[in-house]
Amino acid sequence: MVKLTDVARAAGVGYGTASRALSGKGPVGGDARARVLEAARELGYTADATARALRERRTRSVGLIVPDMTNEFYTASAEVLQEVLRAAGHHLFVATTGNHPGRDQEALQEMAARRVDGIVHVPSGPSTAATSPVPVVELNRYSGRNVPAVVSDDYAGVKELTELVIAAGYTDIAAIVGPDTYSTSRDRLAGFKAATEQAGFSENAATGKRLRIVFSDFSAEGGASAMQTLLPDPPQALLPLSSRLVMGVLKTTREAGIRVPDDLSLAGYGDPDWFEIWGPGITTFAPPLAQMGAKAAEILLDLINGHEPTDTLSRIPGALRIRGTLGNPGIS
Amino acid sequence: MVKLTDVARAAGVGYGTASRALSGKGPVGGDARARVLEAARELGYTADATARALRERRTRSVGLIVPDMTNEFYTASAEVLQEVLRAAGHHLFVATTGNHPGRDQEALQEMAARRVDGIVHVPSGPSTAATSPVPVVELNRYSGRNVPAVVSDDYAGVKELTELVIAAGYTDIAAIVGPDTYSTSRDRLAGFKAATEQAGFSENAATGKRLRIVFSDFSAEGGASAMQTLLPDPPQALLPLSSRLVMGVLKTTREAGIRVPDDLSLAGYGDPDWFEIWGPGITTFAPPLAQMGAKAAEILLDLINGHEPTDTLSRIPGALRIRGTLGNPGIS
DNA sequence: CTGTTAGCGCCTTCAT
DNA sequence: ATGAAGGCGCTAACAG
Repeated sequence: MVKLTDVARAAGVGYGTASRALSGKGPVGGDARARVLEAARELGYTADATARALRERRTRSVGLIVPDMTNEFYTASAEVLQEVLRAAGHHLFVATTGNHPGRDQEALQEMAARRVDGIVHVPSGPSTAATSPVPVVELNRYSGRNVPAVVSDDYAGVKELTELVIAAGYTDIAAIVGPDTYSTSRDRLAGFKAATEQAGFSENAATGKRLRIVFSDFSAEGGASAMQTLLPDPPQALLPLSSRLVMGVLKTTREAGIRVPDDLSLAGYGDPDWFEIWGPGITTFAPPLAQMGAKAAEILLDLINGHEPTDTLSRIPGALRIRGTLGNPGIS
Repeated sequence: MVKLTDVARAAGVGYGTASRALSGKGPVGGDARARVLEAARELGYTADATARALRERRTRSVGLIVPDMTNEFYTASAEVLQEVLRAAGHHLFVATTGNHPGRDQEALQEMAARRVDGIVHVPSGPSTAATSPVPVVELNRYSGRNVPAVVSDDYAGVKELTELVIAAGYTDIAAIVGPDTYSTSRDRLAGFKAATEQAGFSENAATGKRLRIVFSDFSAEGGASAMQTLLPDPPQALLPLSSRLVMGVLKTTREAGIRVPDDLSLAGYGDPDWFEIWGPGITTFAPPLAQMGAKAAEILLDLINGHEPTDTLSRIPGALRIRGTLGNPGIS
């Protein structure tokens, strides 16, 4: 591997001069500069980032910790996060936790050991209390630690989505939500409850407006079995509040021969691309994943540059996508 | 940041002793070892990976270069790749190229500058000629460089898939394939051609067995407009040879009111989870993405450990998933 | 403007 | 078994 001294020697200049010429910082004679650049190009020199990191005490890299690289819910944010960071000269270290909370801590430490300049963290669970020596911003979920977080405004979004369902005239509505150890589950559930209760729905059907809530884990399997439990007495309209839950529900309705929306109305959460082409199109609340990624990157860059965090929780509004699965209550 | 000298001082031992105690390499008194470990724990010491990398001339990190983090086709491999690598003590540096070939080179250099121990590369295009100073294995696509590559056996898979379509009795078949700058496009197309030609299909319908091929870029938009061009004279059966192309085709059929499989039979490529629940289920060839990721990781680890590459191109067989979109030619 | 030099934190011989 | 010291490649501060 060719190093700085090689370049300096080839250019016939001193060590430091070569360094200054390459970095552009510090004075250097136009003549010497040219010779150094030439020599560097000739020899195919690229500065050793590990040495530079040691010396400069920064790596120009940031850590990204996500539960799972295959979930569009995370990668859609990660993609633009990566773009913004790259534009600022930072590169990405990625670790996945498989939603196994113990591995959050592990990943955090690993990143710290590698001296990343900052970390974007999608927490796997509730507060993994440890404080990090490098700036952290949480994405998608907030753990309760006192760090900036960027999330979708799920409360507002799901509330609005639920209001849409209610406005369509359904009087027997159920939601499937993830474990309440996740902030996302709690926010979405709160939005659902706010809308239904405000419209006079309650868990005991006394008012004639029935509302049900089924808890499940955040997987397709979870959604499928949650739907199973509803099979004996299905609601008119169902809100599986994550795209994986939607997937699971559709597996079950499919097997059970339940037609959506003819037999069961559906409103979902998230907006993976297939929502648009499934059946009549899935009506859903789409969180602003790209914006969230960009915002998280910007906040982290600020933190890295020494700015103090201004607001610790950014809720970014998403958008309703009204398609066909809500159907028309008419006959029912 | 607490460093080794701090630990040594706190433990009342010398610098080197502390290092040996922590690393477990080299002799150290049981007594001293205990004190060092204790002190390290107490102070929350973690070795500086940048310093260690400089000294040891390896980073225990590997680079992953992919076109796009949001495409299941890459992330499904990446996920298990990451697991295998992690188990071997390596962590992942990720760069995306957006399928923009210039950025492959950029990413390769960046990774080399960071002194990763190895690189897994999903090439954006044809041979980006440069030779890398670190071991590289290509994944999903092969660029033509003389480096080991791990790919799905698309030729065999698509051939088999096409034979299935032919066996169903269709006599007017079309395929939509990506740009032939990609090895994947070429392999899939070759499989399609092999099966059709062997069965007596040709591009001029003289034999009564008609075959058509439409080129497109690898996006949903590409698939949609390719389908548009077929609209005036649709085939009986269509094979969009990538999952994004399938997505695009379905957008167009949906808008045009074409029913699948009643009006048009379909056999796809890839197996994102929604293929199973779309309509009657999408019949498809599923490449072994997880195995490919694992295999790539294993080959890279071998390379890193100094083994010479044994075979330079591993084609791993995938599996047919027979579902409902192929329909029944009967009436047509 | 340029060459020389002192570390960044760690691992690893080399004496002791 | 332990302490001391050199050096990985680089940047920045200093002297010329």
